[in-house]
Amino acid sequence: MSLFIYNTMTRKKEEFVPLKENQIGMYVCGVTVYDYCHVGHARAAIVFDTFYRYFQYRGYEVLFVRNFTDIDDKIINRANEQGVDWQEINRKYIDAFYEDMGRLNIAAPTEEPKATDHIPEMLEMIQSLVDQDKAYESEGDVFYSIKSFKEYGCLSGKNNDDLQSGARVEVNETKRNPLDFALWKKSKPGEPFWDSPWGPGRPGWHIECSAMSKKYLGDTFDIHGGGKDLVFPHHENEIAQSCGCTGKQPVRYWVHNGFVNIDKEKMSKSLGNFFTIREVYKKYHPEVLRLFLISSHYRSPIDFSEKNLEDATKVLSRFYEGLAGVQEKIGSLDSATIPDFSKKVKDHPLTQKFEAAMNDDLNTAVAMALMNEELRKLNTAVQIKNSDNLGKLAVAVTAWKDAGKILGIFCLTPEEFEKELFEIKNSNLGLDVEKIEKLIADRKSARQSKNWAEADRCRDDLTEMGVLIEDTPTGTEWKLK
RNA sequence: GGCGCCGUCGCCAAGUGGUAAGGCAGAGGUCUGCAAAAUCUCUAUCGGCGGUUCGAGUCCGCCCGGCGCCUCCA
Repeated sequence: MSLFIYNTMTRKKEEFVPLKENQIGMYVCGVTVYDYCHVGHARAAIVFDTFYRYFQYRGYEVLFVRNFTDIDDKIINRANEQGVDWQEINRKYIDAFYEDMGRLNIAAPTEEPKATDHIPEMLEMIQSLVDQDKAYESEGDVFYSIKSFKEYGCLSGKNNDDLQSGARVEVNETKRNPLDFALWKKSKPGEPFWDSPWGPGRPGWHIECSAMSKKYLGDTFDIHGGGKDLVFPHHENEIAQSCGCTGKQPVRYWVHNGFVNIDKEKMSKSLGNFFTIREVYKKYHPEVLRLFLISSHYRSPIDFSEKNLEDATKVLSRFYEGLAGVQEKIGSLDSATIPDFSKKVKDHPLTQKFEAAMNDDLNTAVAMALMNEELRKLNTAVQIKNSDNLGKLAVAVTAWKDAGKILGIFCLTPEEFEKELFEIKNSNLGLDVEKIEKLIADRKSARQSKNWAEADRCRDDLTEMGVLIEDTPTGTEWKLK
């Protein structure tokens, strides 16, 4: 079954055929490390992590490159504000990035290049553009000359005239054309700099991605990803640079994820309506955030709200509870004793439908619907008394778990999840576990003496505290609402 | 002003032109001392108006409403 991916360049879903038969080159724009990541960054990371996982599941070797922009005005400003070295800002926020993304189960890319480790590659590219008259030096800055690239605007669907008439770019007298963009910026006194043929300076933003993608993935590679907001000018400029330098189209499939919105508006620094990932973790489990972010299609906007996060918490809790139930039912059954186990998993209807959904431009929303439907079947199977079909159940739950893992959930055991969820919820409630257990014990003895009024009183007290109880054949269990 | 996207049940959210997935919430049944959990059943004609078509949420036009990019931004 073929995989179809929406290509921003052609504005169509296209059958995905990599350049090399079994290998995929994928470059995704990472973050500028001057602050904590917010939920918008989380979405981008999750979307391309899911592509990465799914490609690997399909048997491809994936060369996945995700960069860190570690030199930039904002980094310098932040360093000045805090009176520290700019590299210290980098270190701090790269560490934070790994911590935040790690908890979201974002897999490590093949390469994570930093811009400042690739100054020579960038200089080489800039030199090539200058040599070809596609870039020019002006008072220590080097600009890319838009008029040298007649396809400029092909990705974003803009034409130069429209851009110029609506140009909001800062007027810069040293540019020949207001739309020309910086490849190299002369450093101001006190700023970090690198030597170059045009004097001390630092790279413009766009050139790092052109240089690093070329270095790690070649002149032309399969996928370039990032948030929709990077289409123009960042990716447009990358095309101009790479194409200008090598004469080849650098990217075969451009993939862009939609925004995370708050009250229908884009979450962004400038609007100040953002939540950092670590803030969200105080109230919601990381896997819940992940599940929330894959519950709609990656190209659609998604509205970040407490209600939606709470819904996602309920769904994931049900998943893990279902998983626990199935595992208990299956017991110690060893799947190795089941003939053709992996083939059976592969042929399972869920696996087939899941692949069909993912093949349709990574439709994780449909995949989630399938996960819910399968859970219902699993729960039903668990309740059936005879255990003749434990093998079938093992196949089904494996198919279910495997699909979940591609979506980035089920990275914990049900017990671990339950424990972590409790800790998060309880960190906001501060309940006394001993008191809860005392009430449950009191209720138990009341029930044993059939003192239902007293038993219900205990339960009411617990309910008021936010504790839900479930009487099961093996005893009373409880959790937080 | 230019380019583009979106408007599907109370809420969230899928949907290749053939008569609307899934989740949350809600109603009823099974189970339970009663609950909870689980499970079963039920709940939409797709912003509006025209058009194309045997047939449109799904294509075209117009209108209304919302959003994004055109400056750094995932």
